Amino acid sequence: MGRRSDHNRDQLMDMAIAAAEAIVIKDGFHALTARRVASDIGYSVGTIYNIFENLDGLTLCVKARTLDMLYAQIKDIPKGEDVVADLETLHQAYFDFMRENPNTWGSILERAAEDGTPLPDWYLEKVSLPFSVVERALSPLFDEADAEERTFAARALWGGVHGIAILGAGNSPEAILHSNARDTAWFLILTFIEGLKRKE
Amino acid sequence: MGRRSDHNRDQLMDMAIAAAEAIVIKDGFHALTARRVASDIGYSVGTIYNIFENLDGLTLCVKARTLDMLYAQIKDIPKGEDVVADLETLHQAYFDFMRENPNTWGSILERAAEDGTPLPDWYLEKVSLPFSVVERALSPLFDEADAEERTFAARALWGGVHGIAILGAGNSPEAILHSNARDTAWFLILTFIEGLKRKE
DNA sequence: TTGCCTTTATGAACATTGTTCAATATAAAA
DNA sequence: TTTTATATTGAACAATGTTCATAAAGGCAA
Repeated sequence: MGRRSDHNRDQLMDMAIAAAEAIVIKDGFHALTARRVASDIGYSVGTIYNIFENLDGLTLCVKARTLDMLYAQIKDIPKGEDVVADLETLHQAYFDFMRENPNTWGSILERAAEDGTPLPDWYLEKVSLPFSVVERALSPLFDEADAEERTFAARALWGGVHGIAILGAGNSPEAILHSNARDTAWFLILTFIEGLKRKE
Repeated sequence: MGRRSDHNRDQLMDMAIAAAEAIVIKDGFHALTARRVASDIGYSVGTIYNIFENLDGLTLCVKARTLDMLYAQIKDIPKGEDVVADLETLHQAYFDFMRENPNTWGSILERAAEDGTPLPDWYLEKVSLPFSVVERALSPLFDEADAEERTFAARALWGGVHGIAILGAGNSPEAILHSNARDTAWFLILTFIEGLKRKE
């Protein structure tokens, strides 16, 4: 078959990403194959490679969508008055998101692929957005002049929360019962805030 | 060919794991294939499947070896007197290990495989060992009676450090320059300890 | 409408993967 | 020596990512 007028390039791209996301949500990243995406959108394998350079390109778009969703769910949370209250809501939203998106979640902050290809800048910017939200929640604790330390603190705190979340996801049910990741992260947050206050 | 008397089952297993580890160290996990391991130890593909149930089994053994190495390098660090000094050495050792083992490191605490198979208990125990070292380093800050909270704190702190390390590994060189993971983790540690002290 | 050119979808083809299993060669036992 | 048990093999299978010559379809000019 040759050129169709069914969809233009952008539509095709959206369809492919949507189909890929649906596959990952349902069956996980390991189920994401070029042929399945192609068949789900009613095109052939080759078409996927007309749209994306390779499968990793499509995978990255799915991860980006997950980051977008996470950001959308937390961006308006900080009210800028009570730091602990804002962080509690953020913490809750983060773990809710994790529970509701078990297959897409864990991938978003994963380290770069081991084949050496670095993550593109547009993706790293999306990674940084949730951190800016945390930074806003922390802002009452910092002077205007200490913007750099505020960024640092947000990075430390939320990178930390993410690490605990990863750890919890890898554990067996019994281990989770014994030491729940959600509670552990909350403990980290509270203690970290105490530490920040003490330093002032 | 039939039964050889070259190596017994245990030797074969050791050889396979050693070969697999060498491959991962040199070229990363994505280069680890059953055929390559087999050829490196002078046996055929099928033999790998006589020793391990599948490739994941071999992969897990390589990860386990990495955990063993990490544990060996940190287990004697805590002197039990100065908490901050012990944690500084641990922090240093952790990031040194990360730098010296770029291909093996990141995998060790990764969440369970998405196909649903949980990590086996013997592996989870190895995961928990480094945490027990941190727990020992934190012990001067806790009463004997607060063992549970001490475990909790170690988990929160070291899970957090790991999350920051992952975050740093995913970043582009410029981003790392701008906000170094090592320094960020150290900031988390110091602030967390301050928080712990304040709570007392 | 007709003919030509450009674009794009196609799917067979290739190399490689994890995994299986009947065949076979060898060691141990009788 | 013969028999039995078992370790090793490697061809075979299904599935993967990726490529690319082929062919179909749209646009355009005459």
